[in-house]
Parts: sequence; structure tokens; C-alpha cells
Amino acid sequence: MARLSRLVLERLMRYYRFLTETAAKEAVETITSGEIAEALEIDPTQVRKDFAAVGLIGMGRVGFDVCEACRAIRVTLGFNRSYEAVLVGTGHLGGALLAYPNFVRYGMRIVAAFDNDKQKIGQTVAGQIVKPMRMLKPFIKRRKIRLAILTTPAHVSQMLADRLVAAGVKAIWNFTPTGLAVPPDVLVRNEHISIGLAEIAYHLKDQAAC
Amino acid sequence: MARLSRLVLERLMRYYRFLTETAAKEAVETITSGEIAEALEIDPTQVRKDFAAVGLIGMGRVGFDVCEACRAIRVTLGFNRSYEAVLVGTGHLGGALLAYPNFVRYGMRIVAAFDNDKQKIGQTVAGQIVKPMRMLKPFIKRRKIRLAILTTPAHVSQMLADRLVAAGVKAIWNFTPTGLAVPPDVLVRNEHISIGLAEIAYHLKDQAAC
DNA sequence: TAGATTGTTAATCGATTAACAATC
DNA sequence: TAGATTGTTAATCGATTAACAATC
Repeated sequence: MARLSRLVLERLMRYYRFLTETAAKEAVETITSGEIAEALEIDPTQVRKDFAAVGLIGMGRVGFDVCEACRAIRVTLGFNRSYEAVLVGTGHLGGALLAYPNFVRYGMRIVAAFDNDKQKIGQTVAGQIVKPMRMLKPFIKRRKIRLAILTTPAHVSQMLADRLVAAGVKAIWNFTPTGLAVPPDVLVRNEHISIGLAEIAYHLKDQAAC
Repeated sequence: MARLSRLVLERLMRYYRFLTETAAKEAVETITSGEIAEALEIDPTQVRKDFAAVGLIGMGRVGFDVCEACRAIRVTLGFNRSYEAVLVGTGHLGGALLAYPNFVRYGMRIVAAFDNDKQKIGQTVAGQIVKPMRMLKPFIKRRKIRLAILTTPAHVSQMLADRLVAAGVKAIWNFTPTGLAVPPDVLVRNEHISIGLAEIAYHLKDQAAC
């Protein structure tokens, strides 16, 4: 199957959430591309194209089987295979992510949290005992961890990324505002929270001018 | 000036962060589009186009004045005008946002936090005394607040969005996974955190296949 | 001047949307 | 069958990249 672009992946995630919620709530068995499109404000043709990309075949005049669609997306994105993650940096955001209960839906489980603050090591944060940084590499190696979540201050993020990669991590979910240099086989997904303020400030500026 | 697309706004934010850091750290006075492009992994032509869009004029053979570039972006995005925000929902993520110190750089100040949990009301979270929901509308009206940050459970987000809009809010920074219906003059910026897991799970699945 | 960099037009690329025959 | 919906090709749109004359 052709490699899916990031835009397609994100739409698939939106379909998935919508379909699982709809299925749970309304017990509908089929759904049309038009209905999905309307709910998610996406073009119906787009929905059909994306569904075709994950191998879904619709039924003329009826639409798509909801369960089948969920399953196809789940398998394509890999939510059915579970994978373990370590969290590095137990500040406010790190704590929020540790406490977030819904990641398992997407196959992800945070199995350890690391920090280098002596005050925090040994403490429990959202059910995880915070481990010292020196245990980072051995832990990743032993458990064959492939995903790390980075929520540290910006100035240590590249150094930590290097250590994570050296330990064998294949993807970094980067919540620090720093771009990370990594080998080509390692995925970095950046979630720079305050970037949204560009759009917000720009909009509010315009509003004020009215 | 033509309305800037979201993509341009986000790049402008990245330039801004890079330029302010560079200016602080290295005391360089000028920078070329090529240098910015290399650091941020963007095409140099793109950088020049974006700079042209905010009215910046470069100097042949020299590049752009760093301070002037910062100022132009700051003024275009509206970071120079400060605006107040309320935060609704003081869970883990809400607390993390309240504690985040860097929003002022972009003109934003969180001036109040609201929750409807009796346990939390009156408590202090990151320096803010949590207020009850019934004070939401009067507070927004009195202070003429135009931005609300929404970090509540998904099932109450549309109801709260309606209340926020009715109170006069012009932008909602939405950290809940629900799409919000609002009037056309109100901006909703969605930051659905777990959407990134689509890309991550997909990448890890591929890796595993190797 | 020589040469590096800008500013801008043209070409390319990819994503989105429109159109419509095929299907159930 | 009639009609709604799919699947797919073609057209459009917008964003990115290439090319290169103008500039300092």
C-alpha cells in the first residue's frame, strides 16, 4: 500500500474518533461519506478517497459499514498493535500526559517516567514512580521501547534526543519548542503548543481593528 | 495587506522564535534567508516570500536585519498588543497551561481560571484562584475578554463554547477533542493532542514490519 | 567590479473539489 | 425500476520550488 501522507493520517484519526463515538452512541450500522463529511466539515469525495486508501469498499446507495471502517482504520494506523512509551520530563505537561487516560485507545501505554530533578525522583506522578535519568538507556534497551515522549525544557531536548536515539528509540513525540536532529529512520512528531497563538493573536488583532 | 494563511502564520511563528533566540544568543545583526532556511528546514525562497508578505525588505548580498524582522513579524501577528484570556477547566492540562510562563511573549495573559468542581473552586492553581462557572460570563463581560482556553472534558465543550460566545469571546483555543460550532466571526483553534498518535502509530507499525 | 543575495515570475507539485458513470 | 451513493477520472486550486534578472 502506498505510504500515506500526514494529512491523510490526521483525517483518518478524525474519522476514527467520530466513527467509534457514533458506533458506541447510536448503534448505527452503516454511514455514508456525506454524513461523515458533514459532521467533520470535510468534502465527501475526500472521505471516499481516504477510505479507498485504507482498502474500504462502500456499498452503493447504503454507504460504509461502521465497524468495518473502524477496523480498517485501526489496522492501517496500527492502533491494534500496542506499543510502550517512556516519558522524559515530569513537569506540568508531562504530568498531564501521564494522567491522560485515552492513549490506550490508540495502542500507546506510558510505562515509565524519567526526570533528573532529585526532588521528583522516587515520587509518584499519576501512578508512575519517577525514575532517574541514568536508568533511561538501560530501561529502553531492556524493554525494547520504541517511543519516547519529550516534555523537558528546550535547552536539554537535543541532548536527550541523542540519548534516546542511541538507546534505540524509533519515534519521539516532541512537546519541546526545539527542532530535533535525528537519523532518517527516527520519526519526530512536533507538538509545539504555543504555535497556535500565531493564528489566535493574528485573528484578535484583526478583530480589534474592526 | 492580504489575509495570511494558517501555514504562513505558523512559519512566521517559527521564524520569530528562531530570530529572537538567535538575536539574544549570538548578537548577530543580519541574517540571510538561506541561514534561516537551513536552521528551520524550509526552502529559502519560501522564507523570502513570507518576509515579503510582512513587508520586510532585504538587503542584496547582506540579508535581513534581525531586529527589523522580529519587529515586523511581531507587529503582523499582533504579539505587541497584549490580550487577556480565561481558562476553562483546571484539570491536568489546564494546570500545565496556567503554569506555562512563555505566553506573555506572544501577548497573551491568562487572567482567570474557571471550573465547576466544588473541590477545586477557591483552590489556587499555578497562582490563580479557581473561580466558579457562574462567574464566567460576568467576568468575561466586565474585563472584555476575547480569548478563552478550553480544557474541559469533551462532553461539555460545545455547551461551554456557546456560553463563551454569548459572553463575547472572539477566539477559543480548544484543547478538547470535540469540534465546536461557533459563529463565523469567532475563531476556533483546535489542539487535539492525541491526533499526533496517528502519525506515530503508523510509523512504528512500519518499523516493526522491517 | 565581482559575487552573493534578494525579489519575483514561471514551473512544478500535491491536495482538494467537481463531475459523472457504475453500482446496488 | 428509480434513485441515492459509491469509485474514479478530470479540473481546479493553492502551496512549494526552480530559475534568474535586479540589486547592493
